[in-house]
Amino acid sequence: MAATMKDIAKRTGLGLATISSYFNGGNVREKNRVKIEEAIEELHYEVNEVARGLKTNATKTIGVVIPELNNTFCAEIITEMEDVLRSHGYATIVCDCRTDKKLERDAVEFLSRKRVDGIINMPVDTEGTHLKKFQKTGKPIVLIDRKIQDLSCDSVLVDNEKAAEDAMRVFFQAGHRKIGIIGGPEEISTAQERLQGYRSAYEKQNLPIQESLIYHGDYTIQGGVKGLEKLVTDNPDMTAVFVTNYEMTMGAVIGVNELGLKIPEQLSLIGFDNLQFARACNPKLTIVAQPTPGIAREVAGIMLKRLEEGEGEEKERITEKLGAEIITGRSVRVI
Amino acid sequence: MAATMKDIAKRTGLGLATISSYFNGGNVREKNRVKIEEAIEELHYEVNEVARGLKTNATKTIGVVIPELNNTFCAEIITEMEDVLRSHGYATIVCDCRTDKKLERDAVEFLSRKRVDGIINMPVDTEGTHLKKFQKTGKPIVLIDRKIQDLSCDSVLVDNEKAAEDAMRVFFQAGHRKIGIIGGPEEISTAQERLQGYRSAYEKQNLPIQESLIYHGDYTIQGGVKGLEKLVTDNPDMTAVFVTNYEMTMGAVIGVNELGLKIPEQLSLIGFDNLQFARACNPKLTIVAQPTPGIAREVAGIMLKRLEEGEGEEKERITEKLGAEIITGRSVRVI
DNA sequence: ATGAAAGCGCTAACAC
DNA sequence: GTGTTAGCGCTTTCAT
Repeated sequence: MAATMKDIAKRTGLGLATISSYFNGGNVREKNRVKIEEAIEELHYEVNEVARGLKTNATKTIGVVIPELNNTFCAEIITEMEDVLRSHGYATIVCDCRTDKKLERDAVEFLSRKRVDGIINMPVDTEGTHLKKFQKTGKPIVLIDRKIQDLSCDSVLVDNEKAAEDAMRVFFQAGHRKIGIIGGPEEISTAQERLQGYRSAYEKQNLPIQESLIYHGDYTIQGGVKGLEKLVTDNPDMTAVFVTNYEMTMGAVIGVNELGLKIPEQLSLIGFDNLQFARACNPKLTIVAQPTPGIAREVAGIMLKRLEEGEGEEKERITEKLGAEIITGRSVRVI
Repeated sequence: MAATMKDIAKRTGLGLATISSYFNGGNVREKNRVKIEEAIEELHYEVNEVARGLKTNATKTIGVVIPELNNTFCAEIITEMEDVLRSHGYATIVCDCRTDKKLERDAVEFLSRKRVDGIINMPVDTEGTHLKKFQKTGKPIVLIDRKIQDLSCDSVLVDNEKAAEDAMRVFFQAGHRKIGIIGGPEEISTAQERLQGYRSAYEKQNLPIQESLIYHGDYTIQGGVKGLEKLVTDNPDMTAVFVTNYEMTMGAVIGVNELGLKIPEQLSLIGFDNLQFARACNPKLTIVAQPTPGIAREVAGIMLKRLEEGEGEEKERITEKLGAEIITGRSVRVI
């Protein structure tokens, strides 16, 4: 069995309180501090965080629930967040719910039983019912990327509508008029906003929107492949396509290759996220790049802030909105 | 405050032992079972896993330490493992150590204080010193992908030497003789094995190995870019390059694009991992594909096995070795 | 089948 | 500054 504080107390002849005080930054006589440190060394003592957690009612652990770890956007955010949180002494338990509402609900309950100190979530269930119960504990919840209307909590978002409008402007300025879009799942707020940006851009040009140019994808690679094939088939006069997340961008590029189309001669393309992938395409892809590390740091920062202010009075909810950036490649032909 | 078992006991008039027994699958009179369930419902009771963990000395949590979450190979493995483990009631705490030995050691200590029931690790420190102390607890350790010589624990590996030889054979059969390799960090066992496969392949052809064709990369995208540039510059007569992990493969493709080279006319390429990326390349890349989901399931399976057999007598150590597969694209020119 | 009580390893209030 | 002690929420003998 692992050594306990009691063992150290016995070994040094000191009381439990002194040992505890030593570990919690209290004042301990120099002589005793040395004795304690010797005992720690010899007994290979390590604080038992489980016992500490039971006593202090804080586990120093944050739960993170995301739709797919296997999605670059999510993975990048988690890497960065985990870094920040761990450097402040917090562990993160990541639950990948496979874009499944049932699993998402299970994950939150699971984390709740584990008594995590807070939950960070990129929600699949747009109603937020899965979080209602946890919220009653008074522990902080921070939402990433997708807002939930009737859930009062902090969130860090991206200005998706503007990002999409910006991308569309690039196409219009290059002379394109028949532009397709591979959108995301209709119930996801980011997808709605990006599609809204597409529509707004057309409206600002006083051009009619053609519904056959709109494809509703599912944010997966395979969805991107299918979307591209369908748009090309249905719209012989289409000259450009805007793809609204990374996985579907990769899928669209696969589709283009497998159909044997030339970018940008036969089809212009603007993708989403992952600058490195954009560079690996030939010609280099023009993309909308989200401020992933910024989102992650913002989320972690808000969580840490909430954690240290405690479950005090009802605080003002924070809704941070970050801007995306267009990174220009050579995948848009000037007509 | 959250409800406790005591509250349920009071509410139902039953004893603590009965409630506990109810939660642990014991026999409870039908009448009481109903009462308990009503109380749970009304009090919104949820088991406190922290308290349970203190008592049972098992946290139902597995620690995972990897070099980079932001690396597809790692991310895919974790997604899959987490799935299996969680379906067996285990949480996973993932620590990304940023390919840093110091951080890796910190991560293991951190997990040890958190009293995780076992550790899964893709090691950066090839000596394994970071695991020595944890191993003394008698809790299971499973290594992924990289073996550590003097650490007696289970590991799941890939037959890297054979994988590399297979890739080289494709080149030789297509008539290539001057083949470059973008290898990994010299101290990492997978990198050594892949390089060994490269050397063996040359030896079997009775051809001399040219050291200028060997580049030691660092398994990053940027490393791949630099490697490709250097190999091309140093070896005007080189006709093919073998890249030994996914990130560097992407980097090599970026390098090829930025140098304006044509694949496979001017340079043949065989990459590593990520079939989807290979499909997104034009022409489609030939790659060595590791059995990622297989590795993940194997690792999770071994961990669960160790967990349930307990800290019994010294068990036979398992070393699983899985095979990789060549997926043929059109990036290798036949000379 | 159920109740009473001890104790897992720690923190914190209190006394000295 | 240090010791004593109660108790966090649970599981687990041991009686009954």
